[in-house]
Amino acid sequence: MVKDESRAAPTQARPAIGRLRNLPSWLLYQAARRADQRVLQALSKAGSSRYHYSVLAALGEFGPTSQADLGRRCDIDRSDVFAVVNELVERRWVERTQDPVDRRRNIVTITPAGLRQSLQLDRTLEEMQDVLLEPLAEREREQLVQLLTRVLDHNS
Amino acid sequence: MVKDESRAAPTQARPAIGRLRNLPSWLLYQAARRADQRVLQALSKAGSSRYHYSVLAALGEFGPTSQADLGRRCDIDRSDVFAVVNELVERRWVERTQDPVDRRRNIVTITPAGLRQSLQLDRTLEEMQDVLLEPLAEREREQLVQLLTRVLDHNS
DNA sequence: CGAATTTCAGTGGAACTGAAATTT
DNA sequence: CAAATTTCAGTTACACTGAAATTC
Repeated sequence: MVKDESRAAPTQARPAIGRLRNLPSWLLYQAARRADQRVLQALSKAGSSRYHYSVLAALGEFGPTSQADLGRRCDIDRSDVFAVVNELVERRWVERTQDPVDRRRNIVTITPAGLRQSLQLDRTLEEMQDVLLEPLAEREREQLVQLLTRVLDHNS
Repeated sequence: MVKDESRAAPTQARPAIGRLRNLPSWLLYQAARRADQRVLQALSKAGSSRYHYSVLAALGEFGPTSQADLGRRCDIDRSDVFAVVNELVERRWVERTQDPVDRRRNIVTITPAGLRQSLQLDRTLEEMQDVLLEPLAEREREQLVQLLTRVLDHNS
């Protein structure tokens, strides 16, 4: 034998399983896992979660709206929207008021402090993208965004 | 007012929050989420989990090895490897024996039935990639794999 | 009536943590 | 002694489910 590979393969720092590393779904899964670690760390330093970020971003972009609508826009489950709005209210980043014309609904409105937080999270995440995508040239980052967008749209 | 946007923005089928849809980390997260739904559904139809798939693939590629080594190769936590090997033993897809030369270790060996299962999962996932990546041309799929690989390697 | 919305309690799987026991 | 390995009992964030109460 060239090398004793009959038992107990040697330990390796980076796993490199051929079949997996050629599988797009596996690469997506692993890349997203690493990205998530960075995202969640960055957001938690700013005292927020991923849900916080997307709900605040939606409110900033579309203005006051109901919880159900926030759920659809952010693709967050209704009951998670409820919980997240509770947290945002506690932090004074949004206000929740009953809709006078449709009393089933809560209208969620972003506060000035919430807007500041939202912009802060934007900056934090923007910096993070650079770390995440460091090995890619600008042109390649655009390609990646374009490819992911098409995959996402096709599977939504 | 041109349109009444002062309250309760209209419901939309597909969320389209500008800032999020231009954020690579968000696109990764969402694309991976959709891919995961397909992957997990495909695997569960074959009675397996994602962990099953990667552990069996590692054993098929590298031969019998310890649980700790499987964890490193597949990037799975040691305690999850333990649980997954239990499940694979139950299904008779692997065997667990004590290493005679290092009695701390278990040597995990894939069985013929495990090998068959592994190949079956390969085929199932291979078909799934086509559904997942349907809108992309062959050339673009290669680009995506290449870009994701570089991002993954840089963040590992 | 049916449909939409909010609220609440709870489930399930994935990833991880801390620590004990054993062996090298 | 320090380090590696296995085992076990938890925790946490996330996504989701089912159902009640209210209102349209």
